[in-house]
Amino acid sequence: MSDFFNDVYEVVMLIPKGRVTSYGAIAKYLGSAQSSRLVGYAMNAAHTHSKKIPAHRVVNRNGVLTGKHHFPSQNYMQLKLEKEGIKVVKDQIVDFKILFWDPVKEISL
DNA sequence: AATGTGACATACC
DNA sequence: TGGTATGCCACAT
Repeated sequence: MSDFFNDVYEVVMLIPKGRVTSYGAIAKYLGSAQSSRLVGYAMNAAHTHSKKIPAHRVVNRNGVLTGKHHFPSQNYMQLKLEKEGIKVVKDQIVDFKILFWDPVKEISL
């Protein structure tokens, strides 16, 4: 349970449906705000794990679906988000800051 | 053990 | 406004 990746996956799986978060927020929650890249890296390795990681709910700080190229289909990410009620235009989440789910504020107890 | 890597974030030209 | 450069650090090879 001391795996950095495992923590990332756990947080990502805790993201409420219809909400999104950023790599940096997760990194910050894990105590490694400067390791936001590791979060993305974790997502990259997510498929190597057996767990289901809703990586489509994780975007960069701009609310842009930067990692959509890593999904089975480039449309998969946006499609999945829209299916949850999230509007995506030009690969960018609409009202991102409203839909933004900050684990630090939501989980941190 | 050492080097390379990256789905970010920030700073600078 | 946008492309380039650098920091960052755990994982992969």
